[in-house]
Amino acid sequence: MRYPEKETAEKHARIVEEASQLFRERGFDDVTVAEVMKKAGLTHGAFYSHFASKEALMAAAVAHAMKASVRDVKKSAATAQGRRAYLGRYLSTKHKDSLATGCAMAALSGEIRNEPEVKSAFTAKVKETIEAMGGDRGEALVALAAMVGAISLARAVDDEAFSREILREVRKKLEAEDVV
Amino acid sequence: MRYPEKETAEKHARIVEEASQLFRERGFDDVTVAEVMKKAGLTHGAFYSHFASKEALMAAAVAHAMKASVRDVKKSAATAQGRRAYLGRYLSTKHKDSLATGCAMAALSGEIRNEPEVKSAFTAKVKETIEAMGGDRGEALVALAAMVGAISLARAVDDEAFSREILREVRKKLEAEDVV
DNA sequence: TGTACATCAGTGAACGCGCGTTCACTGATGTAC
DNA sequence: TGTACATCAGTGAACGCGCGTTCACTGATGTAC
Repeated sequence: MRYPEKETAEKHARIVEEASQLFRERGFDDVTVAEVMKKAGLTHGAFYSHFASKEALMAAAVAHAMKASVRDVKKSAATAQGRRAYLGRYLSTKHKDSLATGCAMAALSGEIRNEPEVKSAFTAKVKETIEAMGGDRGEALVALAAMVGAISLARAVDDEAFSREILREVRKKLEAEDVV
Repeated sequence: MRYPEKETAEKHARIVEEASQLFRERGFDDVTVAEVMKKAGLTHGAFYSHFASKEALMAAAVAHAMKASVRDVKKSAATAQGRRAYLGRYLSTKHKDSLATGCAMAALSGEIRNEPEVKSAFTAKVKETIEAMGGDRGEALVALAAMVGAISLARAVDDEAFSREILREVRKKLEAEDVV
């Protein structure tokens, strides 16, 4: 049956949101279209009324996940205080343990291989993030690389103390550099 | 038929080597057992005479790939000259474009999720790398995070100039810090 | 040293399963008159 | 405003395919005597 336009748009948004969480949590390959649709409260057959393919969903999910992140960076980057707080949040054990809702760059950079749509969505958002960070562009790039690397390693490691050590050392270093 | 012990050991090593390259290049999920065996010059049925499961191969491949890397770090870390050269090699476009033979931490950190064997092999090798880097432990952790993050981002991005910019800035920064 | 036989890496067909995707069908919505 | 009908998101069964894994079988090797 036909559904009200508003409901359809809401369902579409729900699919993207659930997908962005599942993909960040378990990677593109381990998450099935059926699972995303179930979480969004629909059956898998309806998927192709919303997206042309799984790859299209991947691109939309990446863009969606990173949109929120860019917004957050932009809001925090204005003051030294804000930057310090953002750093603390990013390099926290809480963030490390929140894959589904955490930084998409850290969760998905290794998953992006030969899907042009996904890669291009990812690239655009990394650039937006760097610009949102403001300040010296070189310093921003270095900080971002260190942050993404730290969270990636901290997550891949099965020793909690070591994991915390990685986060702590990178946080200490980046805090020391944002001197006023 | 039965085969000479020496040949069997060589085949085993070949399987691990091919797997370590394929996994780094395309991730665990996209590479099939049959493909690895074919590259090693065997049929897929023989796989289970060498490994209990694909997961066991993943763990062996991670350990193998990182063994060479740890050796390289250890050799380079002794002198300021060696460290500088290593940095240049690691943060090069050549390394960025050599997924199959490049750093396993950068290629696979995002792929490691809930396989205990794999995670534990990975963790052991990250620790060995940090120790092989020598010098101040905190500085080593920060440098490793920045290097892994830089290569990961540089690879995920579809803009070559931007990609090179990331590598260049991180190299510049880390070189400036290893002052004598 | 020779002989008989158990071992076991390797082959290739087959199994079972889950995936992305397709399809015939449904029926309330939104539009044309 | 009321009526007739085309639209299209959603359902759930089905399709085709490729995967990890199993299995009966092979036959040179290595061992026991």
